[in-house]
Amino acid sequence: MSPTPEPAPARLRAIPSRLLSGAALVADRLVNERLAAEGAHKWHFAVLVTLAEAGAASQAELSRRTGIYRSDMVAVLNELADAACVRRDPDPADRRRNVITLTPAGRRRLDRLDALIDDAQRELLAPLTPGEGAELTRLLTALTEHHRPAHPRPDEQR
Amino acid sequence: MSPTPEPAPARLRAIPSRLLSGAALVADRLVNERLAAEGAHKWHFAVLVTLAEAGAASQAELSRRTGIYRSDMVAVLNELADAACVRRDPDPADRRRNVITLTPAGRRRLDRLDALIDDAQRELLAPLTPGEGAELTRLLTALTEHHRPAHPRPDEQR
DNA sequence: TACCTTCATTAGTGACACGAACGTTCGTCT
DNA sequence: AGACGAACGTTCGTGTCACTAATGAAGGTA
Repeated sequence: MSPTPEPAPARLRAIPSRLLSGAALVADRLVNERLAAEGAHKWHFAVLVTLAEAGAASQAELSRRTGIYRSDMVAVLNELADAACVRRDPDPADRRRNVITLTPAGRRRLDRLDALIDDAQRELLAPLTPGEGAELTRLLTALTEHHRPAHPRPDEQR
Repeated sequence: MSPTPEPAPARLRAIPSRLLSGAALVADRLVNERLAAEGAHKWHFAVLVTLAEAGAASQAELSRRTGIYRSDMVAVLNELADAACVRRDPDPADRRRNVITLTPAGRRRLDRLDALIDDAQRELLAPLTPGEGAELTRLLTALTEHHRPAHPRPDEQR
């Protein structure tokens, strides 16, 4: 016989914040495993998608759109630029800014990462029916939409 | 006029793993804010609940039930013992083990933390109807239940 | 001019999940 | 009996991640 699994008490298992943390952990693990095959990072994908969808942008704009902090964005863009997925040019209109542009190589990389991310999402939602997956997405969207500061203060990031 | 909020692109917003991470972040923040009022920690609550519901246990048992690593459990129990919420006695039946016992002071502390945790969960689920909150809990349970190693290997924790 | 803000960048912090290794004890098998 | 593997508590260390502080350069505006 297998040894007793010693399950968590019901009162712990029923706590939404704990469930969320656990689920987020599994989700991140799945995504990272997939992306590791391409030597890629969660953040790379977020930046590439944002550039593809909203066009070239400054680092601060990318930071706000992706939720990645300005400070961390630097390293992400360094790596993407080193891989020639992105060009970083000084903005002639505002010399504080860099204009980040998606390159053809970046677009190709995005396509590959997109497939990996999709795989991860499918595996993540595997135990749920498609309807349940959509419902979960809806509920999580409502939740995060509600809990977020309305008006960012001066120089505040994200 | 308020400056453009620069929203995340739709393709990013629709990704479940990203939603989960974001939601887990807010949830943890809410819980930690509440518990900070009592100078308490997330983990303290988990251990106290487990002791109250399943009775005295060894540190390894507590580790598996709460999901806290046995390395981290040491510090948690040190703090709980310093606050006299818990007694840590050598197990006469197995001299490798410590028997962790909930004290009356620990039970009182649990009651206070329980109220704080409940508050946090209510605030977390505020944007959802009670039915939606229950549904979210159900979906997250199914999700985490599915994604977890079936059979722990020798001396493996959690 | 002076002042405040924004930008990119560097460096650092704290929380957290996780792993390695050690000395000790238990159980089992020979 | 002795040998061996596994579990226990403990210490120390690692990698990731969200986040802050501070700085120099550049813009906006009174």
